[in-house]
Amino acid sequence: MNYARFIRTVAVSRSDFCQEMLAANRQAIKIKKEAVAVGNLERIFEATLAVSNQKGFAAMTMRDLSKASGLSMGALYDYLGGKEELLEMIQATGRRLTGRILKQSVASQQDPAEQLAAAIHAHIFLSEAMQPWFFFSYMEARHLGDKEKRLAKESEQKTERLFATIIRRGRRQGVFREVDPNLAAAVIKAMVQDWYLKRWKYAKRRVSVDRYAAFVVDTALRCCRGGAVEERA
Amino acid sequence: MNYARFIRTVAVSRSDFCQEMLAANRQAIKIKKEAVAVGNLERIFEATLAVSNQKGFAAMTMRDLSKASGLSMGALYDYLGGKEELLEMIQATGRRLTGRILKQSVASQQDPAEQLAAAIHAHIFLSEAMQPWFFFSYMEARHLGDKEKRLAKESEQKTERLFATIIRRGRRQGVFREVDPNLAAAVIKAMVQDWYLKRWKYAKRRVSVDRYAAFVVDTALRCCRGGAVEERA
DNA sequence: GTCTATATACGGATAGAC
DNA sequence: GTCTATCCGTATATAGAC
Repeated sequence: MNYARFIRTVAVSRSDFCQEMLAANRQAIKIKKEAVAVGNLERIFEATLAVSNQKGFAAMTMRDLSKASGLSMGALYDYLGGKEELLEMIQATGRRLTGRILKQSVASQQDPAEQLAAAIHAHIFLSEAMQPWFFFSYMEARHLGDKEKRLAKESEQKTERLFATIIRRGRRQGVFREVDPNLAAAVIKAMVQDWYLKRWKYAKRRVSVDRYAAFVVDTALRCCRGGAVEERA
Repeated sequence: MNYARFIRTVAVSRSDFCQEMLAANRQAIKIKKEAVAVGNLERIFEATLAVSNQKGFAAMTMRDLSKASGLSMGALYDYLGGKEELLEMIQATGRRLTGRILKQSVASQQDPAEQLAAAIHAHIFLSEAMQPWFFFSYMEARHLGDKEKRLAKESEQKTERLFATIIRRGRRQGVFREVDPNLAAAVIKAMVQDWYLKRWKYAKRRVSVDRYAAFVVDTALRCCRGGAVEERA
């Protein structure tokens, strides 16, 4: 799997995101016309991530958001109940969208090594397609209410458990060595997350997402099975 | 090297930190008596990290800080020029302190594999000893002014260059395989950073800092040299 | 050296015109 | 549907008593 192929199989554009967001919050958003609502939600969404990812959500004022989105203060409040609700709306929508896509991406392989590679690829490629949201979600999780915070944690743990489950199966089948599945899963997740946390660094060094993903898969397999693993892409 | 031994060789207590902080800001801090100043700086320092690491620095109000530190609003301003300056004071002090200690910790080994292990150990152990500061520094770097932000970035890059340099030397000596030194350094740093970014997770799973460091060293060496590396602790 | 009380400004949210 | 003008709470920072 490479990024170009992956991106053709999923619907994760800004427009997809905002359609999902509108549908889930139909009653709270005062604007009737579907097209107008989605269009302006896109501007709000993009502005929120742009400003927040630079200075932090807490430091972003509604006036900042008004200026960056091109909508007036009054208009903003026809689209969102308040700053808090904006945060939760974006987080919840992203969680649903990414959860659904990861589910459909991982099911195909049989061999544990292939499964592990597929899971790593899916996570890195998805975080590439939705990098601003992933970064936002990681950095702003602290500002959520208790319930939302719990959901965000669970969603993260699911990723890690997926890696650990694959590794455990590989061990049982004798394909992997006697590695600690939880620790291995933890460091693999750390490597996967680095792609969206330090994206500027990789962009500056001209590391493509395909090359990064291949490197992480290689390192993960070297961690999980003994001996050389030169045959992997 | 293990954590217990490491911690005996370095001076990184809260008191050490605040002495350093006072010395570097002697003119800006209005309190004359050394002992009083350091004592209250400790309370301010601890309160700042505690509140910020829970809700974020931007969301922490000076009233929060006043309550958490036990000092009145008025007294706070005898110790710091303002919220912004407090942030920069803490960041700059931490940067100096960690920079100095890392420098003194890495110089000893000769063999590239041993050097890499030493560098990983030093970074993980230091981040364990000063976890709240490392977490704070990572999460709040965005809120710094341009000059401070640049210094923080440089300090991070230095770590990564250190790893890459060791790996390059190992390649030249034929101890390591033809691995990309920059990518390898990047994922090693990601694993190292995970220790202070997800510390609660590891605490809950009862993973000790020694076990985590050993696992990262093992994975890093599996990444850098071909074949099995079972002989390492 | 530390406190209380307060000046001043800024941010979130809304009312009502267009 | 969107805008401008404004209310009101809260935040930073300081003045001056003790």
